[in-house]
Parts: sequence; structure tokens; C-alpha cells
Amino acid sequence: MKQRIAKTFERSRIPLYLQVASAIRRRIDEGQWRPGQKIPTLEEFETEFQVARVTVRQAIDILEQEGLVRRQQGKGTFVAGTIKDKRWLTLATQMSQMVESIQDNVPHFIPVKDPPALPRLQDADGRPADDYVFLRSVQYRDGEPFCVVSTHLSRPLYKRAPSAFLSHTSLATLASFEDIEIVRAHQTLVIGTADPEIADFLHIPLNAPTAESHCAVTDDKGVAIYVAEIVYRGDCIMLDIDLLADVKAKQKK
Amino acid sequence: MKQRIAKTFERSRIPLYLQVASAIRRRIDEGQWRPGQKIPTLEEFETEFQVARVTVRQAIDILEQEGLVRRQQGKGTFVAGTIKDKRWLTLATQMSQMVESIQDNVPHFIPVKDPPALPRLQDADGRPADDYVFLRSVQYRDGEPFCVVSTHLSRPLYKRAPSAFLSHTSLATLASFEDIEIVRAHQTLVIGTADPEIADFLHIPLNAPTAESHCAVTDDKGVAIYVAEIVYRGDCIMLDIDLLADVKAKQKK
DNA sequence: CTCAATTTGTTCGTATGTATG
DNA sequence: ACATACATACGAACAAATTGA
Repeated sequence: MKQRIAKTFERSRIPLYLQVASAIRRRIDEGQWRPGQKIPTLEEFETEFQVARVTVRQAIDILEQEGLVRRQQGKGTFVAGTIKDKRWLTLATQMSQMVESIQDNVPHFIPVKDPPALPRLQDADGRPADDYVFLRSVQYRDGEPFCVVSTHLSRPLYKRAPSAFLSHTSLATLASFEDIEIVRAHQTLVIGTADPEIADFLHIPLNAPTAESHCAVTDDKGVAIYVAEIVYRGDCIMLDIDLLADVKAKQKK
Repeated sequence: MKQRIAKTFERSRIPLYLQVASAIRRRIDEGQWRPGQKIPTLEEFETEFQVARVTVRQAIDILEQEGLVRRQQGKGTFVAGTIKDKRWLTLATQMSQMVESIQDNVPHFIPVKDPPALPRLQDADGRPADDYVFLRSVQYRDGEPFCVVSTHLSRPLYKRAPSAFLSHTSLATLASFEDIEIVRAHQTLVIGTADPEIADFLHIPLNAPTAESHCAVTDDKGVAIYVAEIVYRGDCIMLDIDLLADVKAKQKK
């Protein structure tokens, strides 16, 4: 037949039933229907999304597999009782806060085939060090991976405490060296999507939203001694920004 | 045939050729191959991704449609000369900066059927005002929509200059009232995906990554006089965070 | 200029997945 | 559950453009 496909959906090439599943999943995540509550009937979704009944069923099949909903013939479809705690990771916007929050994280290192010799530096990151150590790791919480960290660490720095760098997050170790003067510590954040490799590490679907952080620390000689590219799962992070932080800091003078 | 599908890909139900396209697109975005440079042959991708030649071709078809690559029979496939300026919108992390950046934006208002009487307030946002005006608009740049703003504005405030609030962004207008004391201005940011409505407004595919901002301004009486929910396209924004901002502010004392 | 190697373009047959009514 | 149409994916073979020997 014609495959009429509603206008909003046709912008994407992704199979309809997946799109519908995502749309409904999102509403559940957002709390539009509370745990235990009944969600609309197949017929209602059919009308709303302008798709065939079978397509809605297929979408809900997925949500049922995920344990997000429970179906009962003759009664309806209900939101499962337990919804996971999301957005638990508030990204730090200050160095001190950042170090504190990753203090106790244990990185799980990934072997790297062809480590890039130099980090990708942005304009203001400073000049590259002569030699870097490249470390790549996945970090977990409650047995679930939530970010992949690729770090370029100035080799002299690494040499000072290799075992520390291999058992703790690099930044926490770096911050513990009191004699190193940090002149600049900067982070940029963009939103991206999971490529196959990242999807694999983070146990998320391909193209799922991610937060990609570029984080660089520069010493008093203008050398970028720490440069990390961090990819977070998009669904667990949250940023908290005090828009008056600058004003308040001035007032304290 | 068998549809062997490599392990990494099978977690996702998304069509293979789209997955491959995403993987290659990402590498181009990341600058793994410079503009004008030749990317690997179909055969090489075939081996790397463990998919059929036709599937790789189909993937590259998409990138060609997007204008990201250029193909030449007998020679190869090349990264296009011009890569669009992405990530042009650096989200402000300070009130002053924010007001400045949206100063000249012109909102295109959307009619609203059932405006929510009260904004969704977070713990520290303060108490709700007695009465709000609800405004919803889409903002454009170069004719392209980049965010949808839903604003709750304290009605007394709105009454002071209705025409200003309808021709400029609310926050810019708000900031122009010198006699209003702002005690708190806070923003939280999470990563989400486009639902059908947002996808429609922003001209992006359903489930495309978005940045969802909750922004609240509280006056000296502890009343939330401005509360906005802003949804940005995920692919145009970027955050710039100085991790030593607090330290520097203190040093200036 | 011809020839072979390389690389993209095209087509076929088949199997399975997606979507409709 | 069924019949139908179209999309996705495979493997393989062949065509056409480009390059360098």
C-alpha cells in the first residue's frame, strides 16, 4: 500500500515503530503517566500518531521487553512499578567541585591500538607537551557504564605516579600534586550521538544522545598537561548553572 | 540470506546503512579526514564494518545527500570542501552574557490552546506568582529554527510593557527594568530527544538530540517572576565552562 | 596508446523486516 | 492472521572512470 507515514515522522528514516516507541518511552520517562497507571489504548495512539494498529503494537512490544510497561488483555497497558532514578550525574562547573565528584571513581581501562600521539587542542588550550601518555577508560556506577574517557596526559606528569594514575581518575590525581600550578582549566560541552563504539561501551543504542566534553588543563608554562575527551550517556547527566555567579562573586569582595 | 550483522550493530534495531552512515559522519565531523581529503574505499569500509558493499554505498548515499562528501567514479570519495559552521550557539552561563546574546532575537509566537496556569518550579526557584502570562515562541537564525521557548511571566511584570514582551525575548525585556531586583537566576540543562511537536517546530527528526533548559528568575520577594522551558536543537549548541572561574573571582578581591 | 589495477556505479536474485488495511 | 507493497541487507557479477606503468 501507500505507506502514508505522518509528516513529522517522515523526516527520519528510522523505522516507524521505533519512532513511536521512543515517543511513548519519553512520555513515561517524563512522568506523563505515573508508575502503575494505565496508558492510552492502541486505538488512541493509532489516531494520535496516524499509524496502523500493528505498528503501535510493535512499538509497545519493545517497551514491554524493556520492562517499562506491562500489558493485560482486556484491561490495557500499564506503566511498570519501578522507574530508574535518572539524571543523577550533575556535571561540575568548577574545578574543585569536579575533582571532588570524581574522587572515588575507579576507571576501567580499555586497551588502545593506535593511540593518537597528540590531543586535539582548541585555540586557548595552550601548546602541546613534548610527549603524552594516552589512557582510555570506561567509568561505571552501580555496574552500569556512564562515560568513556580518553585522556592525554603529559608523560613527565604521568611518570611521577603511574600507579596513582592507573588506579584513580587522572584529574583527581593531577589535583593532588600541590606543586603544579594550574593556570587554566577549561571545559567545552556539546551534544552528540553514540557511534557504534561508544554505544557498545555505554550499553546504549546507536545514535542515542550523548554529552561530549573536551576538558583541558594548562600549567604555568602554557603547556596543556591534561586533555580529556569524555563522552557521557546523555540520559544521566544534568547541568546546574547559577546565572548570577559572577555578580555574587563580585559582591563578596 | 543470513543478515550476519556485526555484534556492535545488533544492539540497535536501526537500519544498518543508517548506523554505518552515522559512524562515518561522526568521523568526518571529528575531523578524522580533512575537507577535500579522500576517505577509505567502499571495500575498506566493507571489511571494517563487516557489511555488504551495497550497504556501505547506501550509507554514503546519505552523506552525499547531506553534502558532506563528494564521489567520483574511479577516484574515490572525498570530504566536501565546506563544512557548515556547526555549534554556533554558545550557551551563556552568566545572566549578563545571556541577556546580551539574546538581545536582538525576535521571537515568533505560537498560539497556545491550553496554557498551563503555573510553571513547573524546582525546589529553589522560589514560590509561584499569583498570576502568570504564558508565551510560547520559536526563535530563528538564518531562517532556520533553533529553539522553542515556553515562558511563564508574572502578569504584573508583563503588564508593564506588553508590547516589549511581544516583540523581544522576555528575558531581555525583563533585564531592562532597572528597578526590579533579581535575587536568583538559575538554569538547569539536560539532554533530551525531540518529540513529534518539537521535531516539527525545529525541523529535526523525531528523537533527535535536544538540550532542554529550565531557566528561572526570582525577585527580592522570593517570587519566581520568570520561568522558561527552552528546547534547543542539540546539534547547534555548545557550552563553554571556565573551571577556574571561582578561583579567579576570588583572586580579584 | 594500451593494459592492468583501483575505485565507484549498476544490476540481479534472494531473504527478511517494516507497514498498511 | 493474511495479503500486499515496499525497505533493508546480502553476495556476486559486471560496467565505467581514473591512474600509472
